[in-house]
Amino acid sequence: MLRKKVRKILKDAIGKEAELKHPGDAKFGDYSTNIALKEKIDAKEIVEKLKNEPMFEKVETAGPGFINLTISKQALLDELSEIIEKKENYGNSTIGQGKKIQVEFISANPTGPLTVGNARGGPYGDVLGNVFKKAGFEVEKAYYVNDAGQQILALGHSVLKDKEAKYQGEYIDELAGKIKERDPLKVGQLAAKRIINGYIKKTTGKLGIKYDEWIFESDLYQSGKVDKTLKFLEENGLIYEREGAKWFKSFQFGDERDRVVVKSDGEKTYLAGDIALHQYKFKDKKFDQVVNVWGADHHGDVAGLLAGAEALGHKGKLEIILLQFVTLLEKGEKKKMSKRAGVYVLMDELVDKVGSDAARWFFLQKSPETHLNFDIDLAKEQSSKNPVYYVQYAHARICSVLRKAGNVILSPFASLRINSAKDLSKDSSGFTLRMTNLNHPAELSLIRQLTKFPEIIEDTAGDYQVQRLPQYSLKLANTFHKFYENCRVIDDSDKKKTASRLSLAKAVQIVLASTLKLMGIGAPNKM
RNA sequence: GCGCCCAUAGCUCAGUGGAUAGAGCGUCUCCCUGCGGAGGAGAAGGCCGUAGGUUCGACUCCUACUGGGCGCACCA
Repeated sequence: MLRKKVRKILKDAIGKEAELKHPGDAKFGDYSTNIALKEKIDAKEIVEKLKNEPMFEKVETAGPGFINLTISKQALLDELSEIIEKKENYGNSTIGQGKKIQVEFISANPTGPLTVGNARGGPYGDVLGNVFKKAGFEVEKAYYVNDAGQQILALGHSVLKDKEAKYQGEYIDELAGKIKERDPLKVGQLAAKRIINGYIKKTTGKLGIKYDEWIFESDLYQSGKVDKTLKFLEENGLIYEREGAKWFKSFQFGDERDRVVVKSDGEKTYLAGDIALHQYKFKDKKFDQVVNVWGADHHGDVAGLLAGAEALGHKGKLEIILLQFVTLLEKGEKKKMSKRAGVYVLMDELVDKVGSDAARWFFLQKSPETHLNFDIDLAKEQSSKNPVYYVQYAHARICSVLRKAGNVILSPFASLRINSAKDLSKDSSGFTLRMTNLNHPAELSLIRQLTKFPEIIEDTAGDYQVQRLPQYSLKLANTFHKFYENCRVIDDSDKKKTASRLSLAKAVQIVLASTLKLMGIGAPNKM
């Protein structure tokens, strides 16, 4: 990883950690640092120290005290070789230090199929998990099923279509036809099971999401975990009674007020189950870190749960990411999504219409805290207009070139005779990459783009801004297309150049495919 | 009323203290006797919601305001 190497050089020279940025304009070099300003050191002194580093082609001061660094061509080519050697392992990081991390996402109530709104966390959480894995964490993905409480009763009534019915929709009719039971609670429990297995799992499966664990709230109750957790809190003096209810002292952990965990009628609240869930996550499953991805409508519950985790001795290990709401746009008009009013679009329908790749892309591209306007008309007509095809096209184009290169002999660089793209991916160690032929600005900027990939992984594993991935893949595809336009890859009269450019194309294929794989989006060989 | 989130090109959104604010779609003009034109080059389009403040430097941080979304249960 280039950035890491540059950081080390700077630290050895100055004795301080330096922040590195990619300047917006290429003329300012590959990295810039404001360390001279921050540490009040004369920038010229630092430049003097760095001048002879082989890593840099150019080191200069600029503006109000920046130091601009340009990576040498040799260092770029070394990095390129590394990509081809490491293949899909390029960009792997160890910052996770093998820590156990769980990402819990979607966790929509089992009272209906997934809508476009509550499925937003699907692609996001799934990809965040993938990034953690590549960054060196041991990752599990989980869905928490709230199959307890009065919503299940309400679901039962809905299926029975009696006066207390709350939910409506096609799925209710389907369930009504299949469930013979008459007791509302039992009907609700059976219906919830069917909704999870028949609807929700089907949709997450279509989206390519694989959960490691489905945790059922009802199991937490049956196994006594909820009672045990409450008892623990009680023994530690964190529970008191008022007006017949039991309250958890969340205020003393920073919540704006205390919260009820056992109602005056003896029923436990959602929070009681959720605190027990986190005792299970941290104590039983031994996660070092847990990230919960929630809808923004639950932000009022964040403080309560954080307090619960802290009370159990897991302070700082739980993070909650709130995804802002999805608003539907149809024919230019905004529609408020409401399950109860029957105004919603099912995720399943969307995936059927635009495909999993486009659906995932669409959700991933937006940052979590942005209110997502989902344009139904645009989604419907998304075909070649969708940016995801632009990226996939770049990949298919590379594959096409590599296929064609099957007739090109790569020697003198290759001891290996490459007959197909398959050979190239199978064994690239057979030829030495001496890419002295890569001089064209389009070639060099493409290599520069490739070297940013490991930074994307580490940065995203640190700040969860998953939209970096689609952004990056777009930029990389674009840089490749420019290279392709300017530099003919296969040239029978110049085998050296051909070998160099094929290697570069191969590296782009590797990184592009890695990025797409992280996003859970296909990397087609042909389109 | 209190709290959280958002406001950037015609539209959908990137950019989370640095140097001339970016992409896709839409509009307009060019580029195929050569590896995939689902591509490339270029143009037009912005007082980054408003007003203050902090800073050598603010789209970015702070305050107030305006407009929109979401919460404020012994529901989940």
